Amino acid sequence: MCDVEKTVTDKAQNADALAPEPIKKVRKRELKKEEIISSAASCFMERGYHATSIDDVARRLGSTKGRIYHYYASKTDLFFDVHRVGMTYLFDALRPALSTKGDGATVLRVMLMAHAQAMLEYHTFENVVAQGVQLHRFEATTPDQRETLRELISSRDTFEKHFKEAIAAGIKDGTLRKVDVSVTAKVLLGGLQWSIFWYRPRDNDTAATRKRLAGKMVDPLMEGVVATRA
Amino acid sequence: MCDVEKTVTDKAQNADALAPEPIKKVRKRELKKEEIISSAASCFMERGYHATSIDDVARRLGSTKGRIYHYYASKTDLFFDVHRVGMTYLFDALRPALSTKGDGATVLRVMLMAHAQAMLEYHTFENVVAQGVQLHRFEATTPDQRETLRELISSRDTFEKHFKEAIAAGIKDGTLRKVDVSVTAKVLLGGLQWSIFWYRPRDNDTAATRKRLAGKMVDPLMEGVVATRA
DNA sequence: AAAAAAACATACTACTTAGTAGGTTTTTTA
DNA sequence: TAAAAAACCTACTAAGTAGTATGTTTTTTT
Repeated sequence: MCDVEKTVTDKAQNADALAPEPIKKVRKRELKKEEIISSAASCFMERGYHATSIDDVARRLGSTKGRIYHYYASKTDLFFDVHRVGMTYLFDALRPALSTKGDGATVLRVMLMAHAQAMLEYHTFENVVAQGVQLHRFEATTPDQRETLRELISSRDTFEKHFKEAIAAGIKDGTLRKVDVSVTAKVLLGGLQWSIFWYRPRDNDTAATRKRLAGKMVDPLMEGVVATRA
Repeated sequence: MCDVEKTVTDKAQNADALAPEPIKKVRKRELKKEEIISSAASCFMERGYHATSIDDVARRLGSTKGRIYHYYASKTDLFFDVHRVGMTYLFDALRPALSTKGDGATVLRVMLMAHAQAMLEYHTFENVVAQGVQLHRFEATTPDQRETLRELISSRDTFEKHFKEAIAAGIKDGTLRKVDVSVTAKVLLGGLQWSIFWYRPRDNDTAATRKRLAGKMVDPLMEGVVATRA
């Protein structure tokens, strides 16, 4: 990520006539990195970050270590990129939900549904993101890595903040019960995110089946399990 | 665990006059093992199973590897014992709740409260238990280890089953909504168990503070977040 | 008190693995 | 088309780690 952006900046500063060329080049490099990221995500999910060797990732790519170290300086940097992509998926899924029109309860429901579906669809990456939470005390050696780690943590905080705000808004407009905002946000998100432990996609899984499952997950969180005594 | 039980059995077969003696001896050995288990749990929680070396565990004990390998044949066996203790804590906490008198909703609430409090109190061990879920494809080499792994997985399934049954009973007696039993069980438990990622005990934490926090966690799960439109 | 066993510590081995150095092939640029 | 850069591969190093073999001290048994 950092390399890519720097390359773009440098070329932009030169401001040559050839604008599309370097972009195309950068995009090509990005695609190559995405292959590596994808393989790494699968390996990290299956065996865990520490149990996965760079050789494992390379083997899955059908190549050798050399290819990976051509694009990434360290295993840590590769993990960070997997994590970053995972968070990007979550934010991309949440964004439309955030601009939903309606009362607090409606907005929160749409947000939870979007998040649940994203967790299922990108469960490989989100599994790795969860590992990143545990690897809080990461062996981030270089200043660059420490900065990246800070960004990742900040990114997760921002994500959670959206849900806290939605819950607070719902309480304010009276469409949500007066729950503890912070704890409830963690519990709701936890309920959905725990799916990384039990959800494994089936061959016949589609967006529709994931949406149905997401509905079954979100329903008890929104409505509760207690029957309303009318 | 296996060693201990076998020792007991052997002595019992001898059926000597001295019954209390070997029991005392076994208990002493158990206490020593518990020290190791406790250190291992802390290390596994902080850095993760794979990132933790046996030397790390020994260092925390103020000893060397020799001590650990005197009691455990392998790192895997040590992990299994930590996991087993973690599950024991959960079952011990849940047992009284299971025999609660009352309708389905009441029983489920008591169960969730008990589980939430146990998750908070033994969060170190439960963190390791969660790692065990991920390490599903464990490098269980010996037949003995494979058997133990099977038991651990079975143990987790049994635990979840109790909640599924409670939910089903609540639906049957009309005190719970007609939710998807299986998915709801996973979501509710996930909401509580996700606390391993965010809960860290404070110095002034007591059983009372944990109970209050557990209440804030269980409330939105039982009652939902949506305000009832009377 | 002598013998036996338990509870360790020390020092070592065999193996894995992150990262590197340098070479080779392919692609791009000039 | 020649040169330069990008995209790899191969072979290696240094460091860490699970597990073992053996010795030593402490405790328990007889």
